[in-house]
Amino acid sequence: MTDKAPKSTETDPKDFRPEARAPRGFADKRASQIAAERRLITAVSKVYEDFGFEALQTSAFEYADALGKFLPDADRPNVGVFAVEDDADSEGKNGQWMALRYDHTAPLARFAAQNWDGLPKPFRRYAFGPVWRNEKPGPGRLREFMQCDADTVGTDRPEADAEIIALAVAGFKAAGLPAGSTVLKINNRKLLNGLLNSLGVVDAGQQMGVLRAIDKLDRLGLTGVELLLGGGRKDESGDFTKGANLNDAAIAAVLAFVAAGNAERSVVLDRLAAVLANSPEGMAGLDDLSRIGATLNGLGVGEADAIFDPSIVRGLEYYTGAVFEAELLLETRDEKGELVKFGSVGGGGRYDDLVARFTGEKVPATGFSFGVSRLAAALALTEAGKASPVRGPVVIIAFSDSDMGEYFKLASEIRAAGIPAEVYLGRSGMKAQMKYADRRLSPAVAMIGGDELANGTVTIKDLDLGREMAAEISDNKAWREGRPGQVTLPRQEAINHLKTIVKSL
RNA sequence: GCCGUCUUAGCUCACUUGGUAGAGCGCCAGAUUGUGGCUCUGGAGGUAGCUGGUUCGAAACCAGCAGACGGUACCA
Repeated sequence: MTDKAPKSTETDPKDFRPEARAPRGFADKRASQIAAERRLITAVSKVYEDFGFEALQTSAFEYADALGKFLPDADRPNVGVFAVEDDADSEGKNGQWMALRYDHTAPLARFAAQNWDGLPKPFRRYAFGPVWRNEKPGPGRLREFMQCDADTVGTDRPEADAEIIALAVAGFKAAGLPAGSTVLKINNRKLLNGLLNSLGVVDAGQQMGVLRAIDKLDRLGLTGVELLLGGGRKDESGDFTKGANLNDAAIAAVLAFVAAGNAERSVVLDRLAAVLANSPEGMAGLDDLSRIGATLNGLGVGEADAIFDPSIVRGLEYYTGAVFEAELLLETRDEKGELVKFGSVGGGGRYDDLVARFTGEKVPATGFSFGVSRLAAALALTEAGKASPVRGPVVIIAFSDSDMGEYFKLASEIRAAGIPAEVYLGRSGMKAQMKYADRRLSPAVAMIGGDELANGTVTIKDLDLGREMAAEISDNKAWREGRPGQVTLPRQEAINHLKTIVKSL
């Protein structure tokens, strides 16, 4: 391959400099963001455990066939998921495709099917961790994000759905969201399926079209949905979206169905009963819904927290009954003051066929997924959630190479007192070291210079106090020599002083 | 995926219709040999997204590609 030699020095490998950037759709997280997500996960996990769900962690990768219908095919192995082909075997046969999980539900179905005989039933577990989707990223929409799920596998009782809803509501409260900032919207797939079947709309493609149209209600309004149910709709950019091609009577019925929401749960049930009178399947769904309502009443879940909304669709084809969607109502604005719409911060529903894909045995299941990353991002934009910055350690100033041992000894003593501490490990002078501590948002700096060493003392500078005092000093010399917030104390007293500084944070 | 807009320093953006780049902020240093802020002074940092074309000459004009943003579709 000598003809493939580099054409010039610019293609010489040793001159190649990769551009330092995160992959598209992936984001780095700094300490304060990690802390915010951890707080959410801890709070929500606690709620899940209080309700009796046990923790479960499964692998990031699953065999593609276990992930369901989104498995890659030969032509497009990566659409939707991040997939790799496992090593080929010794006979050179193709390896199996594996893909990163795109949610926690499909791995749960696999786990439940694999371990079914040994599990207590119904099996109730929660899981949290990153999931990955290989699709176009956007603001608030990354290709790697955190979810926290709870599911009940092995019961078809609507009460299980109601409990999952109550769990979600309690989870949002535990996450520190003010009352009224989220609402759980509940629907049931059987309602619309029943309605469509009773209207003679039985074509699968047509039914999907109806779901897609209804899903756009919040954005396009009733008139937009009407167009999409019929012939189709042309948007402002001139792009034409094909409609579901229903006849006028069917369109009217679907619109009446969709418009039945926006009222108390019991009122919505009454309205739906009128629309669905001709449909046995619809009435069955309605019965499920009313039992969910009764259980929610028993659990004390109010109308402000959970409502029935026939326009909720959820794209997932695997949902077979109840579906839930958590909508964030908080008004969030970005740094520029622009309104940011976060929309859905969680969702779920009943999927009665997922485990059966593996075992052939019908195992009903229901669950909810909490959108940790998106919720953390939303909270960060609210006053209450303004990321409290992560404070750094006490920084011990390194004056001279020969005394490093003494600095590390002090660091150990401070840590033993329960306070994070570190010795400055760079090679810069004192000024830079102070600046370093300032940037780390350290509560204090500890100094053992020649004077302190001779006297067995430590000098502690309270950086917050110093900052406050600095506001009134404009002369730099006065500021420096005044040493605001600084005291020199015998060693043990100095550590006690650090304790009081840290305690007041 | 489709349509549109955009891409100049780490960030936010300029550069009077083609004559090889500037500001603010940030960063580093000094004023201040053991003191973070303020102020002043200085400095580093750019093959103008990439590739090709037009031109004596391109950040600017044209084409392709990549990326970002907005809309739309899809969304487990």
